[in-house]
Amino acid sequence: MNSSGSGDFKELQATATATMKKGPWTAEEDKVLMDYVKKNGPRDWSSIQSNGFLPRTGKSCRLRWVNKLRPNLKSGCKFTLEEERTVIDMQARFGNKWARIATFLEGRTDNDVKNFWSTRQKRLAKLLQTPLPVRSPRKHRKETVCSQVPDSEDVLLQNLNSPSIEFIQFTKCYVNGKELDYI
DNA sequence: AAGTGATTCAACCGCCTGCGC
DNA sequence: AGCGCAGGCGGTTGAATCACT
Repeated sequence: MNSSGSGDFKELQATATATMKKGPWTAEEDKVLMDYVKKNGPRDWSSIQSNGFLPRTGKSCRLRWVNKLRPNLKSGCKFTLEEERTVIDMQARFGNKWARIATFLEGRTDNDVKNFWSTRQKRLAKLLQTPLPVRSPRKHRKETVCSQVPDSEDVLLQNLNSPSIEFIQFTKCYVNGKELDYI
């Protein structure tokens, strides 16, 4: 038994944390959050929870706003060649400072940049691991492309100094714009 | 058409930092 | 000066989606 006031408070806090909702956001929740930000601005995130607007932590609210609800976001939009160049350049300059890198990209979040980078890293690792693979491209993915974007894997590869990488880069075979194989 | 593996991305976790008391 | 809290950030995970066989 804890008879101290501070103990009670901690218990309450623990209970509140335990009842916090997690997982995907609903349209309803998004609306509540949007309304809150409209009225109060994007700040005091923890008061969203403490005032009973949403059963979400302040952190969760902030993340949702920053990554999905903020105006002018290019969500669902493939990175353009220019954006990819910027990410590669900035990553070389600053390291994995995604939030910082994201400030150079209009409408992109640190999460976008982070996801983009890790996807590229995986793909690159696979490329290097598997010399001269027969690789069928993924066509027609549900990308909502902002502008005509070529496969810019080359851009990433250009930033590495391995001769084998250059070899891979220049031995892609395209027929009618479709990447078929490595020669 | 169904099964399987690859890929994407939303969201969580844990650590760090800054600020107020 | 030290403590506690909130916010920010990077790393990671897992569900959803997609392409291929």
